[in-house]
Amino acid sequence: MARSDIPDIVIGRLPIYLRALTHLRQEGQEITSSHELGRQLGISSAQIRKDLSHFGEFGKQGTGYNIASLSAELQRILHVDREWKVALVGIGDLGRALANYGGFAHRGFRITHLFDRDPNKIGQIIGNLEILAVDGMRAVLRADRVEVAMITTPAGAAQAVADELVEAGVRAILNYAPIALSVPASVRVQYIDPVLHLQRMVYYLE
Amino acid sequence: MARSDIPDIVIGRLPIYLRALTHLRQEGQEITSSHELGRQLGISSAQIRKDLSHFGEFGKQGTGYNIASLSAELQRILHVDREWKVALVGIGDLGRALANYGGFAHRGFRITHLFDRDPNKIGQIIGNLEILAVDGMRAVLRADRVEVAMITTPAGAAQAVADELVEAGVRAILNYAPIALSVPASVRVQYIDPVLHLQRMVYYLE
DNA sequence: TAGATTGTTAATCGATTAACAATC
DNA sequence: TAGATTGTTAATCGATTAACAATC
Repeated sequence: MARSDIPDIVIGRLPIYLRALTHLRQEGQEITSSHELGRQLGISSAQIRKDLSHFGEFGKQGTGYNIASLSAELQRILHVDREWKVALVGIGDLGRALANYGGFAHRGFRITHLFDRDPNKIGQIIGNLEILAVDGMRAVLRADRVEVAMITTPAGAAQAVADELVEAGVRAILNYAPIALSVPASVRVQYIDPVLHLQRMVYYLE
Repeated sequence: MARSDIPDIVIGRLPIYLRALTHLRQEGQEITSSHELGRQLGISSAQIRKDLSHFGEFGKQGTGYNIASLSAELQRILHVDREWKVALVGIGDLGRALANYGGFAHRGFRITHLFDRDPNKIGQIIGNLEILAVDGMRAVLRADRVEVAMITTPAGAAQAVADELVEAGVRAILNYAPIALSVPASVRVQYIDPVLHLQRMVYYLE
């Protein structure tokens, strides 16, 4: 099946499967089944098998899936069998937390560039990275072929930053600013806004 | 239509509508239409009208929607026309960032409790809140009737924290630890894992 | 072999969209 | 009135699930 024919919603679940497989592996398990995975994730086993079937046959009847090899397949499919450079724009509290976050390693990403526009922050070091001026961002990201970025600026600055990122050749943006971005169709955007998640839950309370 | 009959996916979009309305309002606009909202959000106008129709009739033919009153309706529907107390467990970099984040105010939430298990952190003040020992968490949250919590501990501690929160009467958990939690069906859980979002995007790159 | 689980088909279920009467 | 937009219906589209032959 052609890559573009596969539903977005299926792609959205693959990283969840990959994460669950990684945990099982860390616990020393070598084999799993669609039923076990489904039970852990609250997803039907049929759905897991169907999702995987878009990409090939990875299991063995009567046995299930080899965790190591299914993980490798999913990493390859998702393009996280490499390390993507990631730019982080807006080094406030959240930006600092992400810059120090250990969870990117071994999952396909490494933060390689930090940008801010505050002259007091420019030149500071976080981890082993220097905070750079957002003014020169476009040239730097182009030169270093950075295609993935995260925006952790205030809402008011986010659209301008996104425009710059697009100009710099960035094609995937994870936006923490609580605002919908307008970008060309060729650029992917995902959003993280904790308040949206909280609001979705308290609807069901009371 | 009964509250429980409304699809989760519809509930999931209401906070997005509310956020967009808030922005329009901040720009001084008083009226909008399903077409304008849809254009901004990349959602069809029919879907917006259908979603809203689950809850009542909020628009005026030929005119559209009054932004202030539709916002008020959505706040009421989502139960964010009040201020929910929120406990934050795990005061690392991310916990600190969330504790200092200004984005909760006026959107239905206020962080009222901070917990950590590190004796060096307990007693520290962030903003106007003291970091409390996670040992006493259950009693404190019960006494203060806290029903919403965010987990920002390492993955290894998250399930135990979730169990404690459930015991304390918490019914909505936003989990930043990269692990699927197991909780009773009556407790809502949402997840934030930036790596999942990044993985969903780079699938489409190359 | 007996038991278990896959991959796939067909049926079911649910969500989205197009279209339009109603009406401001 | 003429133009615009809602709320709703029916049709379309797409996703999930149940079931099972294949087979390890």
